[in-house]
Parts: sequence; C-alpha cells; structure tokens
Amino acid sequence: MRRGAARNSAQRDPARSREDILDAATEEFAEKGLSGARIDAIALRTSTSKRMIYYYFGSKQALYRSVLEREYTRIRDAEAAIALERMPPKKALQQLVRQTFDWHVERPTFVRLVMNENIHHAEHLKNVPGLRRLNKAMIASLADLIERGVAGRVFRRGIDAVDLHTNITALCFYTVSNRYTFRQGFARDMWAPREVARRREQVVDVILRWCGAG
Amino acid sequence: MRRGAARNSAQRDPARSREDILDAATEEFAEKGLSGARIDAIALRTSTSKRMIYYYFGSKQALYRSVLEREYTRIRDAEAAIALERMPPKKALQQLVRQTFDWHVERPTFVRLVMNENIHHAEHLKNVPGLRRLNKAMIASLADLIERGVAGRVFRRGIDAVDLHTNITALCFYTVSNRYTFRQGFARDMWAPREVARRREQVVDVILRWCGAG
Amino acid sequence: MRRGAARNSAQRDPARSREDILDAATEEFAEKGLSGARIDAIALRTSTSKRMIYYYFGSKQALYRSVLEREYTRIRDAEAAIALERMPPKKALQQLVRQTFDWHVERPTFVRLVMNENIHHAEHLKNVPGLRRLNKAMIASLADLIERGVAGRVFRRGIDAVDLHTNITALCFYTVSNRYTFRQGFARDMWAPREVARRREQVVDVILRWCGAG
Amino acid sequence: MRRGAARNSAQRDPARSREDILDAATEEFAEKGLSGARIDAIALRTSTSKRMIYYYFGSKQALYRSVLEREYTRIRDAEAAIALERMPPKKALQQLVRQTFDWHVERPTFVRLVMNENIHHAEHLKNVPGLRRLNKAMIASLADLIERGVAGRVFRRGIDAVDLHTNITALCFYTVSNRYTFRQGFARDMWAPREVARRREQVVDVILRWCGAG
DNA sequence: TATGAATGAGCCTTCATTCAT
DNA sequence: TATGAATGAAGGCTCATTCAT
Repeated sequence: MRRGAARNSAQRDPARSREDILDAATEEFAEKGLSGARIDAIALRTSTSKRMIYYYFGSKQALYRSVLEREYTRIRDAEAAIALERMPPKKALQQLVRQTFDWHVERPTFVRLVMNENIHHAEHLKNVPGLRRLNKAMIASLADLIERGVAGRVFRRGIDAVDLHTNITALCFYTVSNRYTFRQGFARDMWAPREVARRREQVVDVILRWCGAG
Repeated sequence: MRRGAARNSAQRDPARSREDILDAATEEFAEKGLSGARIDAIALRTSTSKRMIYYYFGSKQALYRSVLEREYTRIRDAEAAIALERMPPKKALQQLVRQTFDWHVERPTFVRLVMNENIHHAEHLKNVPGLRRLNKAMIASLADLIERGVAGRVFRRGIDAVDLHTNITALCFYTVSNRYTFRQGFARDMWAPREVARRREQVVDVILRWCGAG
Repeated sequence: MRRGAARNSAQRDPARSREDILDAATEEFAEKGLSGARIDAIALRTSTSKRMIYYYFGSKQALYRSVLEREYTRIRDAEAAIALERMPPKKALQQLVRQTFDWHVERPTFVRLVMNENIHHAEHLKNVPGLRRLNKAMIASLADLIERGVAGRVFRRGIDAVDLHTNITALCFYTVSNRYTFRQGFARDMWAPREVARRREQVVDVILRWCGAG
Repeated sequence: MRRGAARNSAQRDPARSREDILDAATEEFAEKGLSGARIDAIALRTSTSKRMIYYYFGSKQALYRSVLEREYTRIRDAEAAIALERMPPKKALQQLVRQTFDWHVERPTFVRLVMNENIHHAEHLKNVPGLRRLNKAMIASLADLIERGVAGRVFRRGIDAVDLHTNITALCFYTVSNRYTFRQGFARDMWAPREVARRREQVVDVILRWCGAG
C-alpha cells in the first residue's frame, strides 16, 4: 500500500481530478438543477472528496459555471464536424436537420442544463466565452446553404438564417425537453425509439416544406 | 370596523387565503423551481403567514402540486374558448396557431412551471386529474379541423392531429422557454414586441406550409 | 337533521363531552407520554373538536392532570371492592395478591401513566387529592391482615404493611411495565395468557413464602 | 497554542466528540424521554455544537438508538464482573441480589431509559446486537447457581432461572423506577440512604426465602 | 356551547462552506 | 495535493394555543 502500489484512479492527477468532478457535477446539475443539486451528492459520484471540489472550483456556483462552460465548448467540436459545403442544398439541409435532431436526442443532459439556465434567466451563460462567435460561424454557414438553395431554385426566397436555426432547434429541443410532460398529457411516448425515428423525419419534413423544398 | 369596513385582505376568508397563497406560490415556484423556491419567500408575498401555508397545504411538495393542478386546470377554460368549428379550415388553423402562440407568450409563468416539471420527470403531474381527458378533446377538435381541411383540399392528406399539436406547441413553447439562452447566444431578442409579432406570423407560416396550405 | 333529530353523540351534553375527551386523552397520554401526546391526536379520537379541549381543560398539562386524577380516583372503587376481613389470613393474602396482579394486568393504560409520571418525577401527582388517605386506609387493612396472620401463627413476625404492599406491587407492576424490553431481551413473552397465569401464581408463591406462609 | 497546550475539550478528537455527545444525550433522553428531549438541550450540555450531533448520528432517533446501544453494552462488563462460581450457593445468591440491587440504584439513568423504551414498546431495542446472547450467558450462570444450591440442599427444587432473574430484577427495578409516585402516595421515601439499605436486605430476604434458603 | 381559522415560537434537519493538519 | 472534522445560517415543518364568530 505504500510505494509502487496502484493509486486510486483520480488521485495525484489534478487535470483528471478536475474532469472527474466536472463529470459528476454535470450529471447532478442536469438532473436536479442548480438549487436542487447537492455538493455532497456530487462528491459521492466522484472518486475524490467534497473538499477537493472547493479546492478546484471555489463554490457551487463557480462549479456550475464551469460545467456550463465545458458543456457549451463541447458543441464547437460537434458542430464543426458537420461539413455541408459540398452537398447539394436540399440534401445538405436534410442532413443538417437530422444531425441537429440526433445531437439533441443524444444529449439530454445538455438539454436539461439549457432548460435550467433558462430558469435562471441565462445569467451564468454570460461568462461563457466564444459563444456568440461560435454561433455567428454557424449562422454564416447556414446562410451560405440557404443562398445556394435559393440560387439552385430548391429553396424559396426570404428565409432568414437565424429563423431557420430557431425553427430547427425548437422542434428538436422540444422533443427532448418536454417529453415527460408530453407523456403525462398524451398516451404517446415521444422517447420510444420508433417514435424518435418517426419524429426525426417529421422535423425534416416540416423544415423542408417551410423552405419550399418539400 | 364593524360592517362594510374593508377587511384585511385575506383574513377570515379561507377560500381567499388559499388563492392568495397559491398566487404567491405560483410566482415563486415558476421563478425559482421546486427546490429553489423558499416557503418563507412565498409567505412574504402573501398577506397571510408561513404557518397558514402548512395549515392549508401541509407541505412544500403538496403546495407545488396544488399550484400545478390549478395552473393546468386553468388551461381548460382558455382552450375551450377557441371555437374553430365555424371558420373555414385554413383560417381556423391560422387562428388556432395565433391563439396558441399568444397563449404561451402571455403565460411565461406557466411555461416555466412546465419546464420545471420536466426537470422533475413530470412526476407531480401524475396527480393532476382530467389532464388526458382535456387533451383528448382538444386533439379531437384538431382532427376535425384537419379532416375538414383535407375534404376541402386545403390541407394535404396524412397529417396526424397529435403531430400537428406537437409541432405548433414546440414552436410556441420554445419561443418563450428558451428566450434567455437565445438572447445570450445570438444578438437577437426573441422577446422584443416586434420580434414576437414577427415570430408569431412565422410560426403560422411554418405550420400552414407543413399542412400544404402555405 | 333540524329539530328533534338525534344529535351527534357527545354534543350538547357537557358532562359527556368532558368524559369523552378524558377517555381519548387517557389513551393518548398512556401511549405516547406527556410530551409525545398530541392535542390534535386527542381531538381526533374525540367526537368533539380540538377547541373544546381548551374550553374544558385550558391546557395540555391541565388535561394531563385531569386524566391522572380521574385514573387514580378510579382505584378507590376497585380497591374498596376487596373485602378481606372475613377470610382466613392466608387465603385472604392469596386473594389479595391475585386481585392486585389481575388489577395491573387489566390496566396497562394505568401502568403506563404511572411510568410516565415517574419520568416526570411525579410532579403532577401532587395535585391529586385523597391519594394518601386512600393509601393509608389500604395499608391499615393490610396491617390488620398481617396481625391476624401473626396471631394465627400463619405468618411470621416482623412484616411491615408498607413493605408487603411494595413487594406485591413491584412484582405485579414490573410484569406489565417491562414486558416489552423483557420480550426483547429474552425469548419469553411475559404477556402471553399462559405465562400471565403462571406468573400470577408465582407472585403469590413469592409473597406467601416471604410471609412465612409458603 | 502549538504543542502541549490544552485543547478545547472535544475538538479534533472524533471519538471523544462522539462520546461527549452520547453522554449529554444519555442524560437528556433519560430525563425527558425521546419526544421530550431537545436536540438543542443536548447540544448545550456538549462542548460541540448542534450541527455535530447530526454530523455523527444523523437524526434524533439514531442518536437515541446509539445511546440505548451503548448503555446496554455497558451492562456486559458490569455483569461479567460478578464471579459467583467459587462461593457457596447461598452466599452467592445473597451477593448476586445485593449486586443487582446496587447496580440499579447506581444507575437511575439506565432505569429511566428502560422505562422510556417500554413506553415505546421497546421498538428501538431491536437493533441492539448481542442483547440476547448476553442474557443467555447470565441465565446459564444463574441456572448453574441454582443447581449447586439444590444439590447442596440449600435451595428447594423447581426454581426456574429466568423466573429467579425476573423476580430479582422486578424488586430492584421497581425500587428505582417508581420511587417518585411511591413518595407521593406514601409518606415514605424509598430513595433515602437508610431506606435503600433496608430495602436492599429485604429484597435479599424475599428472594432467599422464595428459594427455600431463608 | 361550539367551531374553523389563525398564529408565534420553536423544533428537527440540511446546506454550502471553512478549519486544522 | 489532499482530507476528515467542524460550523453558522437557514430551511421545512410542528406544536400548543388563541381569535372571531
């Protein structure tokens, strides 16, 4: 146990400790919200101790902000991966909607964090750097796609890129965010695999028709 | 002080005391969520005392459930008010989307409560009676509208009533629920009156085009 | 329901209301002790309301004292019923022990109240009038019995009447008061009918042998 | 303040903090019972804070159980100390009764806790481990004593060990447990040193006579 | 006589946070 | 870098009791 022995996973490796804590905190915050989350609960999910959370992050709020920051930063890579420039516009839009839809379905944790942020008037999001720059790039790429579609007479004129983004996101986000109240209010479970697949194509349909490419 | 004199607002009027508390609780819960809300804060918003909250509702959770129940029950009246049977289908659908949109915009408190319920996996919604029955009626009326539209060749075939409802709601709900993170991520404020009006017509557009009535 | 109709049991009959409340309170106090008892719980066991308890008794403590008083006063009648003067001493003592034993076994509620009073240093018993007088009479009758036994050479000399009473009571009381911890500590249940019967005769045996009449 | 300096009594010494709290809690629970006891009052008797009670024990009930457990465990050592095997039976029995009597008189706190436990139907005693095993050993040792006495024709036949234990305990326990109501009901104070001494020998007498060794 | 509504004080418990090593 | 012990402040909830009719 003294020397040469294998150490506990996250010990004596600061960077790893930090990540370990952030992982645990992300789960807890997404599940319970900012005020519902418990530092003790986060510590339990961790291989380090409660004291370390304060050592690395200083306070609950600071930890929450770090979680948010990391989560938003991760989008960058994901979004960046979508390369639509080379596809024909209609196909590119289909692809984009499907990817956005899948992206949300695969990240309920992120969706929950965003819901929670909205409850807190997004006040913690102010500190996340590069958010607007990232979005601007994404909107520019969308605008480019629209332009190509209009030029090729596949899309109608007058579609705003931010509007397009909003509509796509609204339809995708809602599917994930409101599935619980939906299931309670209707007999249908939006979250069942078959329903998810069906809804995915429907969102594509709604968007394409709106763009005049239905 | 004897007769005709104005009484202390909610005193000695149980029904009013209850409503008074529910009003305050609705605000607090919508603002802070279930765990973020403070019974003391609710009491302060009230003309009665903290003790009375427990006298009438028994516990924080029970109060929360009562808030939810009342809020969902209120929809009934609102929805019931929409009479679409006599209008021509396309106009009826436009009208419906606009009313749904306005309804959400005018009730950010309700929207927040629903967000919060979803964070809690809608577990408190189970106890709300009449929810499904209400929705069924609404869906039936929607199905009727679709049928009339298809018969009159204004809508395309194959539109499911629940899907239609979902898409309308998604677009309306998101506008209210995610306005804070949206404003933070983009330079645009969805909540500005002009933007709301613009978005309102856009949602009508998205839905009508999807129904083949664009 | 208006006139001539049968009223709710304890209503409009003060004496009966009082007794009704005392009955309920006796149960509750015996079961939970003075601080464990709840006024609300007592009100629930009653056919009257919580307010009436205060109307009749003024406070929780006062109610407790009233319970104690009534309970102790009831002994009077019971003890008085035992007429030992005419029996031969040994038989009279046997009879007395058996009656005392039965009396305790049949009144676990009283036993519990006495335990509780001892926890409170019997401070509420001060107000019960006639207690000592009653006991004096009982001791006198016991002394008489002993004297007759000694005169008839059935009992040995030197037995003090209060001591005799103490020993009898100790053996009877303990059987009722400590049955729960006893059952937990040993495999035996002192409270089972057969055990009670066996123990009854054993107490008789212990006492008679001590008096030299074994 | 650095080395050798006297520390704040229970600080930074978990074991001692725990014991400190248990001591205070034992007093408070014995005095007021489970529901009468106040966590604040316990904290005041302590050199630590109220918060520490929850840090170490989690809840009032858990603390109560710990008190009970420790108190019952302490009997072990006390009982174990009595070595009767080498004495002649009669003397051993005398010795045993006297020790049991003294043991109770010296531990009114324990007696009160047992009374309280009986009011709670001994439900918290279930969790105390080793209770039955301990009692079994004690009963076995008693049975051995009886056997030796019978063999030596000092005790009569047919005495059950558990019964013997019960009778001894009843007479000892009652002397401590019911002294308050006794003093209130009679002019005599069982708790006065002279009375205690007198009663001690009387209990010996009662038991020895019952065993046929009077 | 009777009652539902109302309440101040206090109780048990929890939480984020810091101390001492 | 790491940790178990410690804590002030506050949170949810309960209790005996009184008010107004």
